[in-house]
Order: sequence, then C-alpha cells, then structure tokens
Amino acid sequence: MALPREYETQACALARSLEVVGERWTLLIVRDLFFGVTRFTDLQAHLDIPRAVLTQRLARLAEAGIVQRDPYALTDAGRELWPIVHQLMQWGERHLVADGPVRLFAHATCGTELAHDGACPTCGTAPPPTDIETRPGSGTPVVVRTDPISVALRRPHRLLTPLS
Amino acid sequence: MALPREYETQACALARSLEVVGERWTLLIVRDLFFGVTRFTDLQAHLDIPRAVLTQRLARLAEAGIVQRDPYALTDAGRELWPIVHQLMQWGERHLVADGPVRLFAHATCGTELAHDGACPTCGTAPPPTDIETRPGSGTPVVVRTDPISVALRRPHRLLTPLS
DNA sequence: CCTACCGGTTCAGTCAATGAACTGATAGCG
DNA sequence: CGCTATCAGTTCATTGACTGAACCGGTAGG
Repeated sequence: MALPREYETQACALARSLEVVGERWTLLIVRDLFFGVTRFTDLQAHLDIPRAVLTQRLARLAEAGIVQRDPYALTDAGRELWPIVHQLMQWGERHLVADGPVRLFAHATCGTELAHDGACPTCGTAPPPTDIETRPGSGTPVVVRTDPISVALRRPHRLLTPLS
Repeated sequence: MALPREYETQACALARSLEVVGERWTLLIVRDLFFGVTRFTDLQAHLDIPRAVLTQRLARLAEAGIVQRDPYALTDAGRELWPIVHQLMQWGERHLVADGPVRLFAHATCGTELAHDGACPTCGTAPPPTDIETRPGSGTPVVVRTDPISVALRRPHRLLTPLS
C-alpha cells in the first residue's frame, strides 16, 4: 500500500513537491529555519512537536537536499521555497487573521514593506530572503508564546541570520 | 488534545493557512479545481482519494470560503491561492522532476511561457489564472494515467474553465 | 567526577487515512 | 410506470501515522 505521505498515482510536479514539504509540520520547520532557528532543541521547543516527528521530518528534508546538518540550515534549494512560505503567510494574513498583519517583512536595504507577491514596491524586484528584515505587526496573534525562541523571534532581525 | 490538523500553539499566519490548505490531498484538490474539474466523482476518480476524505476536505474548504458548491468551484479567495500552487509546481519541476517540465503554463493573451515566479516575461505582470493556458510539457511523468479526466486534462485548455 | 545540554530513540495509546461496500436522490429512457 | 445510470455522499473494519513521556549516548565545562 502507498505510504500516506506519498501521492504515487499523481503525475503532477505539485504531488512531487508535496511529498517533500507537504507533510504536517514540515513547512513550519522550514519557516523557523528562514527565521534563524538552527538547533534541534530550539525547533522542538518552539514548534511543540514530538521529537520523533521532528527527527523524521529533518531526515526527509536533508534527504531531499532542502536542509543541511551541523548546524541545521536551508540549502539553496531550500531557500527557493521562500516565495511559497511568504505567500502562504500573506494569504493567511489576508483571509484568516482578523485584525491586521501578525508579522511584517521589509526590504532591508531600502526599508520598504514587501507587497503580497514578495516584491519590494520601491525597487520593483523580489529581494532574496537574506535581504529581508522581519518584525511583529499590529495584529493580535491567537496565542502569545513566552519561550525564549519565540521572544527572540519577536525582535526585528534578518532572515537566515542564526539567532545564536 | 489538539486535533492533528491544527497548530494551536503557533501564532504565525502560516500556521493558520496550513490548517486550511495544509492537510494531505487538499492542495491537489485545489489544483484540480484550477484545472477545471468540477464534479465530486471526477475529483475522486482523478485523485484516487477515499470518498470520505474528499468529503471532509471539500467541507473544510467550503467552510473556509475557498470553494463553493453546485457546482464545486474556487471562490475569489481560493483563486488567490494560484501563485502558491503554481510556485510549488515550479519548485517541484526544478528540483524533483528529472527530464524537463511535465506541464507548461502560458499567458493565453500573448502565448508566452510563464516564468518561475508566475509572471509573463513579455507583459511583465503575473496574469490571473483565467488568462493562463496549460498543456503537457516534454518531461516524462512518473505515471501515465488513462482515466477520462487525466486524458481531458492533457488537452491544452485555460485554467478555471470547466472541462465538461 | 559530576552536571548540563544537545540530538536523538523507544514505546504504548490515540486518532486519522484507507478501501470496500452501501445509501439515497435525481435524470433519462422505453 | 419501471429500469438503469450517475452523482454525491455515508458507514465501517483495518492500517498506519501522530502524540507525549520516558529513556539513551556523546560532549563540554567546572
């Protein structure tokens, strides 16, 4: 029988992508890696994910060439997931969050807030994640986490810069 | 206990989005709706998905305002998922498919193939899905399906145009 | 030598996915 | 009117993944 995480009968490239990044927790792990989390323990504490599941997901991401180990970080292929992660966040902000954006993203080199499609309105191009600074927005999150990683992630910082 | 499809402890808008479109099969259902599939039976036959799961996913998508019923179709909010679906496909084509694109997308009004980011290189803007024509590419799919829906989807056609 | 920390593994219980069979409503046809 | 096909589901036993808690081994510091 087909393993539930696969889509063997689907020819589409979307099915291939979802076999790698479509499992529960996987895109949240990728998001944390964009945000600068680098340690297994920190990912586990921030996501409240069972360790066994985190181990399995990181193994699959490493196997697919999306993350490297020692320390955990996104590869070039993993960094190319940024538009997808960003647009999923923006779509959720528009349709599922009540009062304004929970998190903002700005082009670090010019300070302009990014548009929905990830482009910088001032510069006209979509900056790479290394040139993006993130900080909390005006919206009220459904929960306010107080663990050290969540607190650190609320300080304005550039993407892909390890928290340390 | 938290239902496995939710991410109650995560404040991020990404978690909100994934609670709606992050479950197994959901984005493949949305893809088929973009491709013009409109009937429960056709979705079930094309995706090889258990009927009970398809019922649950469509209920959740309708509840979230992504699809309407009679017939099944994407709402405006659902159509805004196109950049995400398209970029996930393009990412999979680049990193997970061996020999060339399995499916192509062109700006219907000028015939130009879309870039990775969904923009038309000729016109400089990202066309809406109603202005996009799709057809099979040169790549070899991992499986070749012969059901009537798969055959119909291999004919060049515009997105969001019911097959019938 | 002792302790803390990191990155896991193991395990029993729970919950969702799977595939097959069944249900009911509607439409077309002779 | 009865017969058949189609559509959109529901029900159910089985399988398998997710969960939370406990345990394990290596390394660094004091």
